[in-house]
Amino acid sequence: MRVSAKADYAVRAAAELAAAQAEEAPVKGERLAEAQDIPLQFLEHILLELKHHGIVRARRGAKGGYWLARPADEVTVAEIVRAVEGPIAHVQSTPPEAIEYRGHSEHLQEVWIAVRASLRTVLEEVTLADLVSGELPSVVTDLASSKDAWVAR
Amino acid sequence: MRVSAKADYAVRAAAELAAAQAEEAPVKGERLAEAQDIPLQFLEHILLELKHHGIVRARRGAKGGYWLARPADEVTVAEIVRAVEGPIAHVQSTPPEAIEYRGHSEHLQEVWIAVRASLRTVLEEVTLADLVSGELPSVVTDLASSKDAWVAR
DNA sequence: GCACTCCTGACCAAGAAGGTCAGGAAAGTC
DNA sequence: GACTTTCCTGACCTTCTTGGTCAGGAGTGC
Repeated sequence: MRVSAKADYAVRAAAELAAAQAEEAPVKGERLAEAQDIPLQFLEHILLELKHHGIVRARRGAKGGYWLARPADEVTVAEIVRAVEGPIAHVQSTPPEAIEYRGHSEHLQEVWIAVRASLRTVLEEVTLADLVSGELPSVVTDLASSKDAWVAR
Repeated sequence: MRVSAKADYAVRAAAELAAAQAEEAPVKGERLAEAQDIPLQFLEHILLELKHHGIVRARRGAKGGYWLARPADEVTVAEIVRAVEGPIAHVQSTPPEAIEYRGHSEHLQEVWIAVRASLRTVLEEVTLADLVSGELPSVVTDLASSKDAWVAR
């Protein structure tokens, strides 16, 4: 139940692209790497994956760089996480709806389904535009407004 | 953002222990392993971890076995997951409240905080007693009642 | 033709995941 | 006291993932 460096990097780079969308010019990988303090070569691999998933576009050469394939308010964090980490909330590498439990753990399936659903209510809701503007959906602000949410356990 | 085999096994074994709590006698590891189809020797390591975290107790020898250290309605799924997987929803192995973002990803911290909080609303709420009885908290049934929650993306 | 930038695959070290193996140490039974 | 049972513990193992680096190839623009 952790967020990988790759997913974190991917979202951060995408946020930079979202912010640069007004510029009408591609953003170089190097600039993204510096802005977010991400190892350049590693970032290039990540951007390539995002490109393969149709989230980002790119052009080579001088004046080349990366840009979002769609408007920033049409790209969700969930999409980006899935692109680099694969499906969200799989259990033992299988989707929760496909697991069959025996004995007294029968209802565990519903719990994992609920876990996935609750992740989705957050990740599917937040777009890159939200992230850049800071105007996050109420589901996020509600959850993050509790003092309790900010303390470790 | 996945659930490991270990966490899944741990919760399932704990559910069996919860169901056996009425029996007033320890449950052998072998019986747990069979009931939930878990490799016995691997399960023993997991149960040991649960013991070290004060969730389970054990006695050796004939008539020995495992039992819950507390009533089943006082043990949450969150506790068990943490015992075997470590902290929930860490980003790059650091807790979300400790990360410092630069540039246009500043608000990503709130998103990860919300992700963790949303996981907690599910995992902290479900107890082993709920799991065994099938009477899950409304937060779970609400989330899992949507058709959408059961389809992959 | 040349500089620039992305594209791609190979590689790599460390750690985690998912186990297995072998033996030791309590607890109960005869 | 011997013996059986069951947990306890650490060592080990294989495979995969994570988080990168390296080297070169291929478009693009001037």
